Amino acid sequence: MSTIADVAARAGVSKATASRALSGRGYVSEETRRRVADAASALSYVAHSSATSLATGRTQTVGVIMPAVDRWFFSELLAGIQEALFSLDYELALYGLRQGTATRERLFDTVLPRRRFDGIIAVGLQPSAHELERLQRSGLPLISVGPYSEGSSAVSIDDVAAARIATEHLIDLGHADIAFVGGSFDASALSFGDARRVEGYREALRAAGLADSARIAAAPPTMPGGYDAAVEMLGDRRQRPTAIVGVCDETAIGATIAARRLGIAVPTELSIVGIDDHEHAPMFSLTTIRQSPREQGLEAVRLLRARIEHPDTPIERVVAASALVVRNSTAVPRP
Amino acid sequence: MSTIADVAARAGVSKATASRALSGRGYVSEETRRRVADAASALSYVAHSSATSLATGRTQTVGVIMPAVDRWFFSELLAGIQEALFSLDYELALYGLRQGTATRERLFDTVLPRRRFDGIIAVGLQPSAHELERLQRSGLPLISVGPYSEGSSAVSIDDVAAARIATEHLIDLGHADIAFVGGSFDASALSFGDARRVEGYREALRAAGLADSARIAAAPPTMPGGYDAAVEMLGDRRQRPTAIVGVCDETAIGATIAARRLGIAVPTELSIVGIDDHEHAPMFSLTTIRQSPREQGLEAVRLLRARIEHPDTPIERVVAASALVVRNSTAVPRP
DNA sequence: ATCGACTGTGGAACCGGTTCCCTTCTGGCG
DNA sequence: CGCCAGAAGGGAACCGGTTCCACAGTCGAT
Repeated sequence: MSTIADVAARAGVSKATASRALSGRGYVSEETRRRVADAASALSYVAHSSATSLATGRTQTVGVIMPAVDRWFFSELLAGIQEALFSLDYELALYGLRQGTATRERLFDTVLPRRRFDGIIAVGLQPSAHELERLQRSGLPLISVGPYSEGSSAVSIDDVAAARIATEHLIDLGHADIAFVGGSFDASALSFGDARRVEGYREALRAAGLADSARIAAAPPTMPGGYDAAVEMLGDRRQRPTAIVGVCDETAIGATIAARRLGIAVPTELSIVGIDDHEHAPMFSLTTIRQSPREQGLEAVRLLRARIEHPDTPIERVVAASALVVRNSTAVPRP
Repeated sequence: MSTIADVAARAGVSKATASRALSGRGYVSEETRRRVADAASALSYVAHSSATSLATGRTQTVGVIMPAVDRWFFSELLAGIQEALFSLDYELALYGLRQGTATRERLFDTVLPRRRFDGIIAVGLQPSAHELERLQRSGLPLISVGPYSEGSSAVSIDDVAAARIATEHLIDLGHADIAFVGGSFDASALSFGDARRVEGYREALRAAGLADSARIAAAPPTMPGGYDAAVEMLGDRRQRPTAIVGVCDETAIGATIAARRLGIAVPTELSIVGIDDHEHAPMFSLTTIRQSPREQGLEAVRLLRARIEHPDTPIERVVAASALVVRNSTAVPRP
């Protein structure tokens, strides 16, 4: 592996000049620049990243912290972030944050201060006071993705609005008995965003004077979760709602499958609406609220980059658009 | 941010001693070690990673190359890799390899030679000659995950065997008209592993003297892909097979949903078997061949670590076990 | 002709660690 | 008592880049 000294020697110049020629900073004659470039490619020289980082103080690396990587929203988001970073020639250092304080602690106390990154994208993070202090102290530009953010730029959808719009769509169709699937017995177990979706559902009902009819079934935000909860809820024909709002599409799809199993026709006997516009939503003709995690990933990188290059960029909160996509899982209720 | 010089000064020793005290290498008295440790924690000193890398030549980072991050197999695998690396205190640098030679080229020509990692885990990669040469030249320990590997340690399942076992299960039940969903018109478009699954299917039929009844429907390895292909295949009642092997569970689940839509009872009228044991398989009572991508991730890290620490560790190919999991989507065919 | 501004280049310091090598000191053994 | 091994620690080189500063040469303006 060749070093810049080798390149300089081969081109007959000093290290300083070679460095300037390759980086394009400072005065170098065209002739010299060419010679250095030739030497570099002849030796297939590539700068050693640690040396560059040490000298410049920039790592060209972004740390990405995620609670999980194997759920649709997160993996889509990650794909977007990855793509954007790669095209800007930034490296992506990934940290999963499976529950458990031990990993969290190590991450915040020893990994972050190693000065390995130029910035951080934190997804769905609700940092403790201690963690927040650590983040501040590191002085790194931070972008939050998801509803929680404190003193940092952020990108998210408006979860309250998404759920409200979904619920209003059903109300507009004439439904009065609308259940929500994907709440939780234990509110603290709910992710921040999911909790806000419950709120949006309640808001819509309240505005329509239907507050008393609110029904929330606990379920994890997964397809099996939605399936199980729906089977239970739809089992009793007397108690059956005419419409269901799923906390996310996966839940809504689970409910759709449950309905089919139970012989309940969607949308004639039961309307179902989800939130996310998951890649499987079209297959189930699911009416839903579209959000694009991939786009949010691109946006997060855009914000981060601005703050890395101009640290005094003002804090900004980007609320991604969410639109109602009407497919064929919702209809006027049967009289 | 404090440096080791600060720590040394505070402890009243030289940089050299401070370094030895913190790393535990070389002779340092217990008394001195304590003083240095105290100074370090008082200053909340954490070593600068670029400086350490430059000095030691080790980056404590592993590069992970994946064709996609938003498919079940890959994201599960990634989760496993991430977990294992974090617990060994390695960083994980992620590279997506969305099709397109431009990104590939840049990855192999300029990112790899930057000497940013101590090792590489390449998933589902079928490197070109040029790329292979680049990989060799980098001299980095390499672990392949997936069926392709050349001169590197690897972990994978035996895709041929998995498909063979799945098909044999149907044959044993008495099926003679078994279709395969998830092949491709264009064999080169198929991933290496998927191509081998087609092979396993053919092998089983051949062994049972059913080679002539082979039927392969092209479909992308996704739930909608399986759904569409199955709708087409099952539409014509005359041509309907009695059993289906899906190239993966997602495909098989898509087929299951299609069958339900068409009013075909599973398993009484149609048996379906998948490969993977996807997290949704239990929900559909899908009989399948289990493989655990997460485990494969852990295993890959184990292999890589061995090669990083002992570069002369012999090359090893680990074939992860795959077991038939019988649920309720397969049965004896109706007479 | 003189001055200043600008171009082009090299030497050396620097980033923050690790490690080689040398010196000093201590204690055990012949 | 002398010698030697091993413990303890410091100085300096080194990893591979970038950048500050000094210096020389060119050129246009005064």
